Amino acid sequence: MIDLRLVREDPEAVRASQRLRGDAVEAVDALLHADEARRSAVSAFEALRAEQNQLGKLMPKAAGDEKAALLARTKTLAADVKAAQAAVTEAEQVLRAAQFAIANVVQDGAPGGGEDDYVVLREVGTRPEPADARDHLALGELLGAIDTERGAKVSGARFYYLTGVGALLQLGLLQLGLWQAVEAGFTPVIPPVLVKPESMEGTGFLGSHAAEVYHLPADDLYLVGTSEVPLAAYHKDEILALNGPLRYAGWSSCFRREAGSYGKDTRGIIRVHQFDKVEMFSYCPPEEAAQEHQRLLAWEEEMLGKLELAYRVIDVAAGDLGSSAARKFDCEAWLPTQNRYMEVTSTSNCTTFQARRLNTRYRDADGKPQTVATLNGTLATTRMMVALLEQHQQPDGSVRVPKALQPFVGGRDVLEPVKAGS
RNA sequence: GGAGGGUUCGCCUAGUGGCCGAUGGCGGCGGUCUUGAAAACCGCUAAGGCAGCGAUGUCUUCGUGGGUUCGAAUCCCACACCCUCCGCCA
Repeated sequence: MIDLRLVREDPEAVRASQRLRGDAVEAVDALLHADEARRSAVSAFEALRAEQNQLGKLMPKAAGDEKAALLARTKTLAADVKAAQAAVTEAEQVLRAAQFAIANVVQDGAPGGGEDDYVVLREVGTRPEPADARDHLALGELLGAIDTERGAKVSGARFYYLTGVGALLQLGLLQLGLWQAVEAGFTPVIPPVLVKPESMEGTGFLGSHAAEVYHLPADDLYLVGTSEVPLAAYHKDEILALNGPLRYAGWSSCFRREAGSYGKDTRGIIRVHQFDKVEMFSYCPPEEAAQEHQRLLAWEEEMLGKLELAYRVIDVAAGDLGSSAARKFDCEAWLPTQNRYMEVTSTSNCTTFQARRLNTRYRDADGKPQTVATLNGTLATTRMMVALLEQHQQPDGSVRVPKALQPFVGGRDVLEPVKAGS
C-alpha cells in the first residue's frame, strides 16, 4: 500500500515511478482526488459529531422545556451524523481502492521498461559446457532421483517424485541454506503453509497473483506460494522493538497453480506446482532497507558460490517488479542444455509498502511508531537442483557434489547412476 | 458434528445506557531516598485520522459488521476467532 503522505508531498515522484513501470499515471491524480474527498467528508462528519457530543453532555442535566428542545435538536442531528458517517465510509472505500491501484515507488537506479529490459550486473564463475550434455531430467532419471511420470500419474502435470539421491539432494540443499542463515543470525522458522484470506491479501498476493494461488473453499484457506506470506503476516498489527534488522529464514513447501504458463518449461522440474524453499525475510528501518537488500543478495551469492554454480545477477526492470517491490535482483544460474540462464533466486526490497497494509511498525529513535521496511530473498530452492545436476554432470552421467554440500548428503562426493529396471 | 464459556490500552483485570478513552495490578520509563543497589514512595506509560508553524484542539477505536437510542464497552442481531466438555478420527 502506497504511502499517502508521499503522494501528497511529492506526487511527481510517484508519477515518475508509474511511468517507469509502464503503469497509469492518472492513477496518481485519482488518488489525490480521493484523498481530498475523504478529508472533507471527515471534517464534515467531525463537526457534526462534536456538536452531538456537546449536546449529549447537557442532556442528563436538562429538564422540562429545555430538555424537550434539546431532544428535538439532537434528533435531527442524529440523522445528519449518520448520513455524514456513511459518506466518510464511502469516501474511505474509494480512497483505499485508489491506493491499491498504485504499485510501490521504484527505487532510484532501477532500470525502466519490461521483462526484457533487465540490466546484467555481473557474471560469476565459468559456464561449464559439457560435451553431449544431458538435461536435468535425463540426469535425474539416470540417478533415480526424479520421477515425473509417476508424478503425473498420481497428481497430474507439473508434479514429480524426488526419490533416492534426489530426496537426499533436496534436503541437503535446503539444510545447507538454512544453516548458512542460522550462522548469519537468522531465526529459522517452519511456518504454516495454509493461511487465512486476510494473510494472503495483506501480503499482496491476491492482487495480480490471484490466479496463481491455490484456494481451499471448504475452509476458506489458501496454500502459500512462498513462505514470504506467513513470515510477513507473522508480525501483522504489531509494533516491533527493533534493534537492527530482524531476520527470519523460513522453510516451507510452496504451491503455485502456474496458471497462464501452459507450454512453458514443461519438461522436468523447472516449473512445478509444488516445491520446497528456504526464504530469507527481514524487517528493518526504511533507511537501512537498501543496505539490507545488498546483504540479502550477498547471502544468496554466497550460497550459489558454495554450490559452485556459474550464474549472473540481474537488476530487474521496473515493469517486471511486482507491485510490492521497489527493487529486485535475481540470480540466474547457467543451464548448459538450454544455453540460457534460469532464475534460481530473487530478492526484493518492499520498503514500507508491504508492511503498511499489514500494519507492522517499529519504534524509531524518538519512540514513535513508524512503518517498517520488509525484504525477502531466496536462499535455497528445489529449482537449484536443476542447475546443480546440469552444471556438475560428468560424461558417464554421474554428478559431482560440491564440497560444501557433501556433509548434507551423507558425505557423498559423486552421485552415481543407478541400474536400470528399478 | 453437538453443548457451553470467552474476546477491554504490552500482560492480567474492573466495568449492565450519559459521571467511561475507559478501573486496578504487573511490566516499562522518569524521579525522591541511598556511597551504589534493593525496598518504599511519587509521577508518566495505547494507536490512529483531521486542523494548526507550534502549544494545542477535535474525532475515531473496548473482536468484526449491522441495529435500537438524543446518547452504547454496556441492550439486540449476524459473523469471526479462542477456550472447555462430548462425539468421531489419527
